[in-house]
Amino acid sequence: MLKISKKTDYALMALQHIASVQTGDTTPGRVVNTKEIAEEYNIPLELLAKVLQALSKSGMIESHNGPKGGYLLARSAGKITIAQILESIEGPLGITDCSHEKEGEFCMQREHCNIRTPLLKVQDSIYQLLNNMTLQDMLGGTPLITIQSPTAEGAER
Amino acid sequence: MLKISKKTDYALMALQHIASVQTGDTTPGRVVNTKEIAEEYNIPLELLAKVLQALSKSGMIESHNGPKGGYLLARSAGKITIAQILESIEGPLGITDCSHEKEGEFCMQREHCNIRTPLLKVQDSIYQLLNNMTLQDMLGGTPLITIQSPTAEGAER
DNA sequence: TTGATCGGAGATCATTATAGTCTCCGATTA
DNA sequence: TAATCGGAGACTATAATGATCTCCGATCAA
Repeated sequence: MLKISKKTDYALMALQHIASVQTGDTTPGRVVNTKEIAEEYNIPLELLAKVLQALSKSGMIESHNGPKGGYLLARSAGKITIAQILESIEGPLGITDCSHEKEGEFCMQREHCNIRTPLLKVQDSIYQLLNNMTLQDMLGGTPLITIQSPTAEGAER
Repeated sequence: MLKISKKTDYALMALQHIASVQTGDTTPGRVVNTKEIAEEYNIPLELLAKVLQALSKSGMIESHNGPKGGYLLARSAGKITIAQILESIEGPLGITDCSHEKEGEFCMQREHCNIRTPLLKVQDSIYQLLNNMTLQDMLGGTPLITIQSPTAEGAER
């Protein structure tokens, strides 16, 4: 069903929260710790910790140890795309198994596979979609999801 | 990773095959049986059988029993969308758990959830994408994936 | 009219992915 | 120097997926 995982959900919520704290009027620039987010959104603390660690590893947020420690966005919300968040948690996006097939790896169907090429195009389109929407777009009630001329793009390839 | 299941892969391959047989020069209108497809694409026979049964149930193909039996497209390839195929096999498309939440069902995060609305919009866009591409588009090497003005659509809602 | 060939349907099992938990470590700072 | 934070690994439970097996009813041709 093309579902994204709970961990990704949690990542999106957490980033959204961090971003809104950081850009908010009340306490701009404040670091946010795992516990705060976990309690606010009813997320299992230790699972959320894993998620935030992954986001930190991929350079999306920066961590600060010790008391009064926590996380900050590593760059502005407008420069963090949904695709990047997704890939940080779930690995490279691929709608089919052979999306990231390495040399020498072939699925049993490969020889007569008649759907690989079209599926990869679908995948590209989805990727474009997710890569053109940023964390910034998710803040507030702003209208979002603008795709860079996907019709033209899709047709010419 | 937004991956589609193997069963869906099989469904796409099978439909592609049936469609190409039916519209092909050699034996147009010929029924295609499960075994033929399974052997051609190295798909486990009985699993493919399940898949084809599901497609038949959802009215995408029609079945013919008995010797010389098999399947035929129930309507033209241009009227079968990728979204329809996907939903026949995997159920309604939903990128997040709360996509199809019934009245009274709420996820633990719902109360303060800050990502539901934007995610539903992403989902809509993906759905549009899949619903504007047909089995016909997957045949031959035709360029494909044209989305109906998603930019305008996304902005106005 | 009967038997081989089809699809239809249910139960079952193995494997994998996901979700969640537990424990210990090192860094930081009041 | 002790409490508070993140970092990291192992671990368990549950659900989804992929695949297999068995039996049934419909059909058609010999």
